[in-house]
Amino acid sequence: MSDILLDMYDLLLDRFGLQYWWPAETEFEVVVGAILTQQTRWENVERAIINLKQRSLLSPASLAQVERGVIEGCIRCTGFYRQKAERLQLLSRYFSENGMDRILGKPVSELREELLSLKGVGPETADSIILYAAHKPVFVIDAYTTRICSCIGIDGGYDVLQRYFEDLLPESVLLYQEFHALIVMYGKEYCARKRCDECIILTV
DNA sequence: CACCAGGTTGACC
DNA sequence: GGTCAACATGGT
Repeated sequence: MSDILLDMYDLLLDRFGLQYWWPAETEFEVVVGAILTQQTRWENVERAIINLKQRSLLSPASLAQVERGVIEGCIRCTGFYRQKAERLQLLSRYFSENGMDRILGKPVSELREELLSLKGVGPETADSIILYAAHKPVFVIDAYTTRICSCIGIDGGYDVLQRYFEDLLPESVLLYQEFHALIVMYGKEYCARKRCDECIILTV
């Protein structure tokens, strides 16, 4: 019973295989993607990333100084493009002024607090950056995780669910990365548009 | 045409 | 403390 999470992980891994998230060439690209993917399909994020790359804007320094409207044009396809452009730029200035490597190298608790103080960076975005850009072990909770947990009788807010996963799982960056990715893969296929009747998690 | 997407914020009880 | 509209484009 206490192995419910590992059983779930094995099931998902068997069904979807290793995901090797986060797809990105640089750590800053992970950070940008983390903002852009908020409430947005990843395919649209990829298009925006390509747009930014083509204009050589995928670095803290360049994003920090470019005209806001240029960013908006590149990321329009991700929705919420005006506030995302502003938040990307504020974040870029912060990274550019303080040094991205130095920031990402800080201890988890300190890093998380700093990220959360940035406009547009909430718990999931902060933890995604910590897990996939800083490569430190924090479990990312997203809407699918909350839904799936609720389905199997585990209710709680972000912090409660995060503690639940981190307490029951061995502390491993790779495990946390793959598990979160698998949950999203599963959620996209089975949780969206009331397909709960086909749930394979409940058979665990 | 309605509903959803790898959330976060600020306003208002 | 918790709840909720607003943010906006693109896919199904």
